[in-house]
This record gives sequence, structure tokens and C-alpha cells, in this order.
Amino acid sequence: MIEWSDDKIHSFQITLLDWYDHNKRDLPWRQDHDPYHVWISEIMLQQTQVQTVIPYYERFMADFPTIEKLASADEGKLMKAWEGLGYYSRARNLQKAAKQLVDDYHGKWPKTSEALQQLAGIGPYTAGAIASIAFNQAVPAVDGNAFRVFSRLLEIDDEISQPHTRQLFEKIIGKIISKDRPGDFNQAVMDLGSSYMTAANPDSSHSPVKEFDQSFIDGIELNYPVKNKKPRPKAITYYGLVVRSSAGILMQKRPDTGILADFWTFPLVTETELLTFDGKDEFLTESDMMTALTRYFKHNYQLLLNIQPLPVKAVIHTFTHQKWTIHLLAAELSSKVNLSFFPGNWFSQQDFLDTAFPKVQQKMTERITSLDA
DNA sequence: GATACGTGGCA
DNA sequence: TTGCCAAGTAT
Repeated sequence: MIEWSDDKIHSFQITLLDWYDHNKRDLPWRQDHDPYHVWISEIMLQQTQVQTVIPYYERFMADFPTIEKLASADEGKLMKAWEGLGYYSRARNLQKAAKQLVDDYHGKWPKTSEALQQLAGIGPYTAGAIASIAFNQAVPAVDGNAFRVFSRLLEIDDEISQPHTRQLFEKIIGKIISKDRPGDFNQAVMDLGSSYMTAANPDSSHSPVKEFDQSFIDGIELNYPVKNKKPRPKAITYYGLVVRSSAGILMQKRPDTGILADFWTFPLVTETELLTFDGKDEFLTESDMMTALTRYFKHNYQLLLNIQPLPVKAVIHTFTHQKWTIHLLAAELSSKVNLSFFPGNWFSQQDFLDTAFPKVQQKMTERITSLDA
């Protein structure tokens, strides 16, 4: 790691901000510095690309234009607005924080990074972004761009996923950040990181700060940032049941913790769970599997099912840590049944239009729809 | 301090 | 198809 003199820091600030003034992206949330606008955009942009966020941001502002509207919003409507963006706890924390602001802060924003981090869903990065952009506080906003940009500029070899490394970057950037225009400085770093100093195909030779880029000068910019490899998603096989009645299709509410918390999906059973229930290591025939599934639902929910395979391809969906393969089966309820032991509801066509679903359920729904066509 | 938490794009 | 990336936070 190299260090910069005060003169070099000043020169870097001038160069970066001059480039930003002439080349900054025209984004919907950059029309003003309203903390509500900054906040919503920053939450949406977590682990999500700008082009994906733009239409969501526009719709969100039309639906929930103020903190008060967001705080009092119907949760189903809020989730519908977030549908497809992923990391859904972001949306739930958004409303939780809106209520905090209305109830505990009388609708007045705290203006320091430390105070902002007391709000649900706001961590060190987002707090720094809001404090600097909306309130002109000279604090760093260390996101993936900042890690990449400054690790390359200064050849910082620390592994960036280590929590301690964030503090190192905050300290370093805290010295380099423009004290006059901290918000523009932080945003300039982000624009730089998404243009000339990208992860895969950087264009370092045309970068406005190439003369400050030690790793480029040394021809080793792709060595930065230093990052650990992630484990591959764990493969999980599911059986998904399509149960129809005159009232609609049977949907099951997921647990309120874990992946896709509180979302509605077709009833799902993991192959592992079913094998354990059946006392087997594997199913030798499809018939054995369906027999076990029938017993499983009868035993756990008092549901009597007549199951048969559906002529559709398995649904494959990959999350960050799990890869699901879902085999779909048709199931008829035999005669009159009591659903009181089953955590589910019959969904009408209108329900399917009104409810927010995760992408993996949308894929399953498409399979069924293609059968009808 | 590892791990969980969604989705889409790209090579 | 697989791996990795894209403006992180919570536990």
C-alpha cells in the first residue's frame, strides 16, 4: 500500500471532482439532495445494478412519495412494489425505518452517520452515503466501488470481505475525501467504479485518475481488490404440488424467517425431508416418491391427496447460496377435506395478480400456465 | 466473523 | 452451464 502527500490528495480531489462535474450520470435520484430520495435509491442499489433500479425507483416514488406515505403503506402493496428486486428484508426494513422516523424522530432526519445507522436497514455504507450526499457531512461511503477504486489506486492488499478492512478503508478515504464536496466526491468514486474502473474490463488507460492509479502504473490493476472466492450454491431438490379446487390453487405461506420469508408458494417439500420421513436413502421409482409424498401430507396436515406427475420441465432457480430444482406434481384433494391443519390458502386468479411473488414462484406459475395454453 | 439473504447480466 | 459481479445489512 502506498500513501499520498497532502498535495497529491488535493490534486486528486480537483481531478476527480472536475471529471465528475462534466461526466456525472443523470439519474432519477440525482435531481435533488432530498434525504428521502437519497435513502430509497441507496437501499435499492444495494447489490443491485443501476439499470435494474431505475424503473423500480420511479414507481416507488409515485406510490410512496413521502416518509409518511411509506410508513403508513399497506405491506402487501409495498412488497408488490419491491417484487423482483430481491433481498426483500430491504423493503421491510424500509418501512420499519420510516415508522422510526415518524414516531421516534418526529419526521426529522438525524444528520450524522452514527445516528443514521440506528435506523433499520441502514449500515455504515448507506449512512455515509446519506450523510454526505443529503447533509454534506465529510464521511466516506465505502461500497464495492470504493473498495475497488481505492484498492487499485493505492495497492491496498487487505482482503475486502474482512470487517476490519472496512475500517481501514474508512480511515484512508476519510483523509482523501473532499471536505467541501463530500457527497459529490463519494458519488464520483461510484461513477468512476462503474465506468473506467470496473471489476472485469477496466479501461484504466483512459481513466481521468490514471496518473493516481498505482496498480495501473504497475500493470497489476486486476489483482485488486483482493477478495475471497464464494462457495457454490448448495443443490436442493424439491417437489412442488399444484393443488386445484373450485376455489383456486392451494398456496403455502413460508416461515417468517429465512429465505423468501413470508412469501406464498406452491406447497414445497425437499427430497431430503421426504426421504427422511420415508426412512429411505433414495427413491427407486417415481411411484415410490409419490406414495411417500401422499403419506407425508396425510401425516403432517391430514390432507388426502391423489398425486400424479405433471408433463413440464423441472424449475431450476439459483439463489446466492442455494440452487433449487423443483419437480412439479399435480395433486387432487380427495372428497371433502379440512384445511385447518395446513398453513395455506386457496388463491384465485385475482389473488395471483394482487400478490407479490418471488421469482422462483413466478417460474412455477409459468410452467402451469403453459400447460393450459 | 462467517453466513444468509434475490435477482439479472455477462463471458 | 458455471462463476462472478452489482451503490450491503443483519445476525
